[in-house]
Amino acid sequence: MDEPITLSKGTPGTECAIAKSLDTISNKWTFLIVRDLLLDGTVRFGELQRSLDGISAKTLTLRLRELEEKGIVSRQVYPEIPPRVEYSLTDKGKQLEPLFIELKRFGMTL
Amino acid sequence: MDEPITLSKGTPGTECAIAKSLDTISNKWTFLIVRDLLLDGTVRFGELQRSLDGISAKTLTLRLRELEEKGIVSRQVYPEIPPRVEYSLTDKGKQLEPLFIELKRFGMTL
DNA sequence: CAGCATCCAACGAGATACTG
DNA sequence: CAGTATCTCGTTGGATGCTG
Repeated sequence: MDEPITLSKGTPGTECAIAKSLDTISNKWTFLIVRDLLLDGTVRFGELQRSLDGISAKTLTLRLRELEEKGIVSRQVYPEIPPRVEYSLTDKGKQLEPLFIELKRFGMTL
Repeated sequence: MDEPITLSKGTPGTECAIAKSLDTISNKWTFLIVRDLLLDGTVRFGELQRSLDGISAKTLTLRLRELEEKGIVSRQVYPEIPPRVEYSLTDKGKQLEPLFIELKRFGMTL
């Protein structure tokens, strides 16, 4: 597995790697949620919502649950009044950082 | 511009770089179309459609037109019978390659 | 505060039929 | 061959109101 990573579609097993990435994060809000978590580490629901500017609570909840299921995000509930819930990236989620660097690099060339 | 690229949302002007990338390619088929063009260089409409397996002609046309407008893809029409149209990436489009390498790398960890 | 339930609008995309 | 036109459908997401 030390071979350089190149694009390809022929090799069985690796041919859908890109598709798998896409299934995980190819959603407008999902990208931005992960970016915020990369930048800020641990964030409360409300902070996330304000930071994302425009997202509805429903959508944010849905995307976070999805990311949780996929093991990208972890959810920590504090049984307090008023309730507090904090989100952060799992180790798997943190592996997305290089992808975001590239995403930003390309965006800056536009 | 030699400074290392890091994620950030504070810096005005660069704060939406990721969002701009996403506006450009955050679509299920768009990603896969660009990947095919990266791999195959110059491709005809029909080849692209067969290669993408499942995309309808309508959707393929729409996405290609979109990419053309954004300067990612160039379209070359040969006035022949039967008609031949070839698509390839522009220089700007080719700058997407590192992003796809990362996309694949991450997908392989899943 | 952090949600869930409901309703509704917009968009992406498939199927099908047709054309230069 | 490389589209275009039309219809339909499923999903995404915003708005609003309610709750522990």
